[in-house]
Amino acid sequence: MSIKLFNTLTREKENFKPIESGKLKMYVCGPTVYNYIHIGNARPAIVFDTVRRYFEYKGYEVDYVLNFTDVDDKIIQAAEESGEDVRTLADRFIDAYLADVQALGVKRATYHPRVTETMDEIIDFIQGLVDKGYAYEVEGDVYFKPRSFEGYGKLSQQSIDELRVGARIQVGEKKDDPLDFALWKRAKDGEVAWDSPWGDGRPGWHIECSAMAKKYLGETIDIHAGGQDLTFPHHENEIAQSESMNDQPFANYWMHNGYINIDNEKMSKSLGNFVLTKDLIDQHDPQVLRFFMLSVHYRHPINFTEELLDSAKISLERIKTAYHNLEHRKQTSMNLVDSQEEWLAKIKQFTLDFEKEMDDDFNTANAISVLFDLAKEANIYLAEEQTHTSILEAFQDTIVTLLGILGIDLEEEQELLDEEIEVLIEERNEARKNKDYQRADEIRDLLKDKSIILEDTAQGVRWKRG
RNA sequence: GGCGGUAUAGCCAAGUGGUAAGGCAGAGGUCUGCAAAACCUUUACCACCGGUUCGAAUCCGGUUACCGCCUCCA
Repeated sequence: MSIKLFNTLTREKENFKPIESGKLKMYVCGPTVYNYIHIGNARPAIVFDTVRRYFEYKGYEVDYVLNFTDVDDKIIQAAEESGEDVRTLADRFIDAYLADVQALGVKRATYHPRVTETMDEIIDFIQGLVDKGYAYEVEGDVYFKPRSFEGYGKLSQQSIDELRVGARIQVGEKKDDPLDFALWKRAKDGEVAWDSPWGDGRPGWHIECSAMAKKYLGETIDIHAGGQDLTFPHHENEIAQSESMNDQPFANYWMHNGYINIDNEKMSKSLGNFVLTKDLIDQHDPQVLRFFMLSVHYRHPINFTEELLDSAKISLERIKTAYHNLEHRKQTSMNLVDSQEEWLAKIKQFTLDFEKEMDDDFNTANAISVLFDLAKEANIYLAEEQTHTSILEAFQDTIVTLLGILGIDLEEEQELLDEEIEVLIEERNEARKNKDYQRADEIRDLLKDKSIILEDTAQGVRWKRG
């Protein structure tokens, strides 16, 4: 089965066809590093990491590029306020970004290019556009002329003339046309700057992605992704730049994730409801946050509240519990490898169902529901009088693999109990044998205070951290 | 003004033509010394109006509500 994905460019779900068989070239717009990221930034990181993981699961060799915008107005301003130089500040927030997304189970990109380290390619790119007549220089600034690019507006379905009617676009004194946007900005006095054919300055925002995508992935890439708000003007401008320059399609597929609201309101500084990813990670299990993000289709809006996160925690717990209960049951299962074809076939089917949902435009909400079905089936199997180790392991392997595609690692937590606690559990077993339930409950409560939850089963005592 | 999105049970959320997945919460039951975990049963006039169709949450038209982009905010 091939992967189908919704292409913003055509507004349709399309069968994915790679440029090069078995390979995926993917570019995701990364953060401007002037602050800690909020959960709105965390969504594309998680969503597209999951897309990447799924392609890898399907056997693709993935080149994944996520850039850092490490110089721009906001960074310069932030650096002034904190008294750091631009480089130091950017380094600090790149580290913070990587730490945040790593906690969320996001893999490192194949390449993490930075604007300041791609300057030669950016300048060459701009020069090329000037040479081809798509851009012009005025007093040290360089502007791109969208009107010179025939396909302008094809991604965001904007008509170039309607944009003009928009009336909010001010005519900059230096621009020929209000639609023109900056490729290169002349440096103000004392600002950090790079030497260029047009004098000291720095790149405009959109050009970096065109230059970086070309440098690391080539002139045409498979998937370009980012948040919905980037569709216009950022991605539209990238297309105009790259296709004007390279005379071929920039990206075959465009993916955009939906917004996040906080308590049903847009997250904004004025509302004071900004939620930083790092704060959330401190207060909650990051896996729960990831699971929550994936419980809604990536193109739909998602509403964030503490209550919903709690609910997601309990939901994920259900799957994890099934996994741990399978583990516990291994102690009393049979080690035979005889034919259990029926169960194995059943288990195999869950993987197929999961893939079917992921193939359909990465429907993680449905994929998760397959995991719940799997957990239920495992629980039913656990209730059998006699179990086979091979079946228990098949269940476990499936849970680990499928959750792994979603970026949730189950096997990271293999902890042991303190001896002291084991002694208490043993004492309680004795007490129960002697029907001294008072003492047994005492010990259970005692351990509960230490966050150890005991569960009595037909196969002996089971424990977990609570 | 232009472009686009969303409206499904108490809450969350799938579902793009054949009479509503799943999770959380609730109710009843089974199991258990009690609990926990689990299993079984149970909970929907799919925003509104009209149309197409043998048949629509799903397609078309209209209405309402909320939201986003058009301002270097994912």
